[in-house]
Amino acid sequence: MAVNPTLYDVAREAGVSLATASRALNGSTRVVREDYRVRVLAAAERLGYTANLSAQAVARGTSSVVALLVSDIADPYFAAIAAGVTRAAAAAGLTVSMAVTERDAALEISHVRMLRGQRPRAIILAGSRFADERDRETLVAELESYRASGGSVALISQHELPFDSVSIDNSGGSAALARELVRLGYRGFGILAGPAELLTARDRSDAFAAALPSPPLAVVHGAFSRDAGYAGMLELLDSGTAGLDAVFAVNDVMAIGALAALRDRGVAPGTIAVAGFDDVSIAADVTPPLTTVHVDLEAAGAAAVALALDDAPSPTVVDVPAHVVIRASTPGR
Amino acid sequence: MAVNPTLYDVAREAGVSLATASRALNGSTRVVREDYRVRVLAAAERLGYTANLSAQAVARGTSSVVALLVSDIADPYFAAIAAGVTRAAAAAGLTVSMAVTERDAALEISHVRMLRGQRPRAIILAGSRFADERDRETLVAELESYRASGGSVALISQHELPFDSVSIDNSGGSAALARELVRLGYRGFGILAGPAELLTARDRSDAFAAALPSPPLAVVHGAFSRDAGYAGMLELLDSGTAGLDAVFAVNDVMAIGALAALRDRGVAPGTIAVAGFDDVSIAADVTPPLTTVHVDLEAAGAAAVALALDDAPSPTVVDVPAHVVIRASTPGR
DNA sequence: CTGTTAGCGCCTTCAA
DNA sequence: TTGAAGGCGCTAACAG
Repeated sequence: MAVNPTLYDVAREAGVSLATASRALNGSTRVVREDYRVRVLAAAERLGYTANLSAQAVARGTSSVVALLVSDIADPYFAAIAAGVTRAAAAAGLTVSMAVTERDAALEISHVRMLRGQRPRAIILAGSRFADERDRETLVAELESYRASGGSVALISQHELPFDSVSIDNSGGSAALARELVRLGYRGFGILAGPAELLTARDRSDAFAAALPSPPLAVVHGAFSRDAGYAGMLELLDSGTAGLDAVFAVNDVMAIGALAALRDRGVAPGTIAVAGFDDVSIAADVTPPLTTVHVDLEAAGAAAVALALDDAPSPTVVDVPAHVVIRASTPGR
Repeated sequence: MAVNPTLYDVAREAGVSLATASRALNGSTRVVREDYRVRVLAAAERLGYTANLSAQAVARGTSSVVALLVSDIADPYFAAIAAGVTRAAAAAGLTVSMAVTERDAALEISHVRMLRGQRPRAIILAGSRFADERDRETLVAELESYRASGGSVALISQHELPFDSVSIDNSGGSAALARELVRLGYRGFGILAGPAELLTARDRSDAFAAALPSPPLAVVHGAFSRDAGYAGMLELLDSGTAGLDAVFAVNDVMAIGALAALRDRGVAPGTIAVAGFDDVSIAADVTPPLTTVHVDLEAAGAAAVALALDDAPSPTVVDVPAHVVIRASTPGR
């Protein structure tokens, strides 16, 4: 069970001091004479040396990790964000450490505490939820003291908190979608609104409703998941709402569930239009291809790390545009 | 810019020694008198103390992170695995640090080196590829020396390497699928085989072909992606292969691309059957619902961390079963 | 059971 | 430019 070679081993092998080895290997401002540098590098190579990042972090007082907290990594929405975050982090020479909240506020808080222990350079939160006002305050306090201790935090789609955030244009996109559907001739709308306490869901639902010429026929709440979309659509169908001809699900995953419900109930394609939000990668490949609001989620993730790493004064928000994509799931009347 | 409180601060605040504070906060074998314990905990709470994990790692000589390396986190296959890994890691009180190889062998190697710097308790590799024999050897050497230094490695779907691995039953599942399709009356098969150098892809393709009564009509290689599935199906269509009535794509993502190609080419549904592999979550929601081979990817991810954390002698492999799921994309003749 | 005191691996003044 | 030495935050003997 050989142990990892330490910097000391490398220095000895190269016949130089610890300090010189350190300077040669992990770029410091100071310059090392070329032949020494070469010798150190060779020794490191020979020994298979890799700097112990923990030790570096302790010594430098600053680590090279960015912590990412998502609700559910198996959800394509978060997966896309994570892809953007990892890409941007890698480009910046940072390592990403990930935790999953399982959509549970308490878990979210405890994970933030855990993550703080890593003294990450930045904490990125995607999809937080605040069922409870006290939970929310606890979280904010936790994040605030993290920031006070030198870290930076970036939120995705959570612009109402006092932190940097990348704001997806939920309202604008939803309103544009509503207008577009009206233009296509739809009149009787149902909304699969998702969780009432989730800001993102509420923004989408509210903006959509507000952009309609008359109030929606029905609004049903539920989880943010495929199955909830399925159940919601069934509920809509069973409620016997008269004149229902289009349903807006506040995200694609729910919309896909809704489509499945329509199919299972034998509702003829085209009878009830369905639209989603996010333009998740499979949206174009379901049948009928899903009308939705496109958002570059990967860019949002990348933007979040950029935001966290820059040193602009803190509550700055960058906008990620959203634009309507009409596909066959809303054929027009 | 207040700095993070250290254990020393907590000890002082509580009026005890550093050692006592350490013992009270971070469970050691030693017991601390109750009133001291309470005082320390209170002080820590008051100060908002969180242990510096890096420092702990340095002092203990062992960290609490498990490193996960995937090809592409936005791919549902890897997203599901990552979900399993994070769940199992969280349950074990470990933190997961993730890196993405972008399906690039060189990047994979350099990331493994990076990750080693974190001195993780375990490294989990999903979806490695070895285009080049030398790359492969480099990787193996790197992993071997990591293991020699006390870490454990677990591979997913890569059983031919000398490490612990969770083996998805690619061959068995593919063969069963082939038999099932034959039973349904299909006779003229095409295979969208994915990358020739990817073991997983090859196993699936080969086993499927071998289980057929007569050789497949056509085998086309390409990337492991939706777009490659699309292109591959087009190629099959354009080649004018006579008698083609079923296509096996070695993963669901490709199969979905293939389905899209069929649709875009106006091939009547049911004319050419399509089957995939993995039973990714949207597989049941595309149209027609996709016949595929179900694999519990999340369980595979969880199994990988279990494997890495146990202390059984090393090259042990755990099998994850795969079973055929017939859906409407292969209606039978 | 508690406190003192070496380290853990690395970085970074500070002299030389 | 180099090396010696102190320190980062924490743990783990080791005495008391």
